[in-house]
Amino acid sequence: MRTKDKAKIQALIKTRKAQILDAAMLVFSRDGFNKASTDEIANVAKLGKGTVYRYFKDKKELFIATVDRGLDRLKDSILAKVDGIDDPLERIEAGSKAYLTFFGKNPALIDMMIHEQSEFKERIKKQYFEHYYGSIDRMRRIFRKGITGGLIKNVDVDTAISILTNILNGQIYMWRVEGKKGFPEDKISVILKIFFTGVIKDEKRRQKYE
Amino acid sequence: MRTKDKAKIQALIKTRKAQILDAAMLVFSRDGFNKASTDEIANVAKLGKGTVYRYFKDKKELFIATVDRGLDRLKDSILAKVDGIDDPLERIEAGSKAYLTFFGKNPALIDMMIHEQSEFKERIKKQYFEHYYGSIDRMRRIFRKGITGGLIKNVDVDTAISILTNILNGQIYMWRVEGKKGFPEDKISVILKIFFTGVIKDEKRRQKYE
DNA sequence: TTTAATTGACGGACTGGCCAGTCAGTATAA
DNA sequence: TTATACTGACTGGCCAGTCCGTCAATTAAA
Repeated sequence: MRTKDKAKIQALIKTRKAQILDAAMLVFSRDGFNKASTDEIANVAKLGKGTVYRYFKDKKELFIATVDRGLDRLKDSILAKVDGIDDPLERIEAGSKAYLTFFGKNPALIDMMIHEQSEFKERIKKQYFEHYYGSIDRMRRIFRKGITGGLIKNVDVDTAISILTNILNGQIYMWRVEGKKGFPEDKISVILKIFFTGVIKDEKRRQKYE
Repeated sequence: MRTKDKAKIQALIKTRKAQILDAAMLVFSRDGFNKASTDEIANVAKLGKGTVYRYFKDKKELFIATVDRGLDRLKDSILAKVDGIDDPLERIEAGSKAYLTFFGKNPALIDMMIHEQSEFKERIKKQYFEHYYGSIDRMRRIFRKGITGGLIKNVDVDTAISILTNILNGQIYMWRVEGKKGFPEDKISVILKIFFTGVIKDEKRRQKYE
């Protein structure tokens, strides 16, 4: 094999990693980090356990890599749907819908994230907000553009962003708990109606909070 | 001992359970269900491991009891703050604030709930929505009252409730991740401003979503 | 009242099972 | 023949739950 076919070697590594990550996603999302066994992951991947440890240093690294691959796909998927939309409100709408749609198609990632929260507090502490989705800055820009353009109220941008993502995460989580009926994106219109315009109808009362 | 001192026996049971639950809260919230060892819980409680198993069937039952005690206290705490407030909007405001304040004082419960999500999917599936906080019905009534009274828009009540609780849960979670700076209830005014009146400023755009 | 018997709370050493990670040996491809 | 991808039996450590001995408190007997 020598120095010969570097491309082939890279291709093999890629195949094996993908094979293992697919299996890991299945087993980890179902059983959680602790109860999942590397033996089963190896079996599902149709590889020996030693091979798994050839491509991933330990169980923790494998878990993290599994989550990361999911989040990368999420980010790509949203960017693709949002690309080219300039109007802030429309972009928020499209992004939110893409977010829900992605999880509707990839429910295992929901469980992975729940398990990650429970097991890897420290990692999340360091990475979540600035780096996790690699999207915070982009969202800040959208919101600021909306504010300077007079579309959006002059609220604290980070809080507004966190509120929107919390609503979306919560909806995804509830969709999972309730047995994955329908599609999570079905509720997008109610969600955005509330996030964009609030629940209060009465004008006088509304002004008290504006 | 005979039929004599039933009260004393009950008192002992109560003391021991409280002792164990306090220790369990500390250890479980810090280490999660799997990594926490019953040996350490026993040590922290200053009891032998055998004694822990005298009062709780197994590790799982102990964990659940720990969460349940926390949730009962949460419910009591909110009800006390909300009692006597008739106006729906004011009641939502007071309840939301009480919710955040409680977790600000009891951050260990946040971690317990995160670990519970990760470990006991089935329990949550069955209990969360109708029974978990024992509060869903109460909240439904408040929102319906607001709608019939013309204060609140005629949105789907359950979705509106889930959005509000998701926002609050998310804020608590972020407060934890960000290192518990300040108090989680500090952001209550921005949260309610958005939940009550939305983020859109521009009237024309607003009408598109109403 | 004193002493003996009984009860049951308590402790913690022990066991059986599980599993992450290793490593010596095998298969395969160059 | 050689290099390396692969395998899975094995090991060492961990820990939930058990179980029996201990001891303090209570009751019965003397």
